Amino acid sequence: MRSLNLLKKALKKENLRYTKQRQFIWDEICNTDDHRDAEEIYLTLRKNGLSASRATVYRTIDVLVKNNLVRKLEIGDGPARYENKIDAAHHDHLICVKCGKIEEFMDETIESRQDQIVEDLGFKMIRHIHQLFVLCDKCQ
Amino acid sequence: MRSLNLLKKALKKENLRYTKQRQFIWDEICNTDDHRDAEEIYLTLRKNGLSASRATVYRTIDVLVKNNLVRKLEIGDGPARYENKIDAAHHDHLICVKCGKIEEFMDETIESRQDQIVEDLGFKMIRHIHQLFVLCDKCQ
DNA sequence: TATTTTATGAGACTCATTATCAGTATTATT
DNA sequence: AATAATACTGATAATGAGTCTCATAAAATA
Repeated sequence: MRSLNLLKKALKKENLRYTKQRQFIWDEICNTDDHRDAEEIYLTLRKNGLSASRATVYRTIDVLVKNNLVRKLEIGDGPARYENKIDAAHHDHLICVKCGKIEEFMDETIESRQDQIVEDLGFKMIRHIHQLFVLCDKCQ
Repeated sequence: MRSLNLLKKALKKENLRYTKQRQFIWDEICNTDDHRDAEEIYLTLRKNGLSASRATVYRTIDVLVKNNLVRKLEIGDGPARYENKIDAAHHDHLICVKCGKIEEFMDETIESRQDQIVEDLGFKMIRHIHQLFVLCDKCQ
């Protein structure tokens, strides 16, 4: 299984042990393409009888984010949301300010101009956040 | 004074009273082009013997943001930062992940493509966040 | 000036997240 | 396999940014 190898590889790289809790959490994040917060992931695990504490959920997600297996979405207020990066091409997000729905977008031109801006200043890009807060079609 | 009229106008629009605390806070935000957090603004006021409580700082900033006099910068973790919008053309931000320095950028092409994306989906743009997290020249 | 309305400040509270630490599981060593 | 060394987990305490509450103060109105 692809996601299992990725997890083990990341843990090895970080000199961390492979444990069932970490597997549960990674599996759960891979199960959907949703953008869920830590609490939702934690509660889903509990509901399915797969136990992992809140603390372990947060700790594991940190490792996954650091190793590029999971993307952390920081939306203004409220908890951070997470999405797996398996098979997912890079994209940014549209967020409806009314219903909270999250859609994805990707624009090559924006991407390359971003890179150019950073390069021109002699900086080095680490990551970027590009969020369009909108009223979606249904909320207008 | 320009900033005074703007404050009074905003307060009137919101049916709020003009008070010295609100003036202090607005003046303090206009004093620099920095990107400061609420605590920094609060402490600077105290240091200058102009009293306004933390609660009032937060409450006043909310009004200023709502009325487009101040921009709220939500950077992943850590407190939100604020900048006045007096004489400031629209821009987005480059943030050094190491030293925290914040620079500004603006790109017409990015702006218009953003708008296009939202329009094509039949959504309505409310606001956007575009932050480039970098290592600045000095931190590399 | 008296009355009504709104604002302020001190501190309690919330919520997401992080830290602590005793107990447990895993890995390495003998 | 037994033991020692190390890392992991979960319960809960602590943290930090921001919000809420409510008694008092200030401003608007009568």
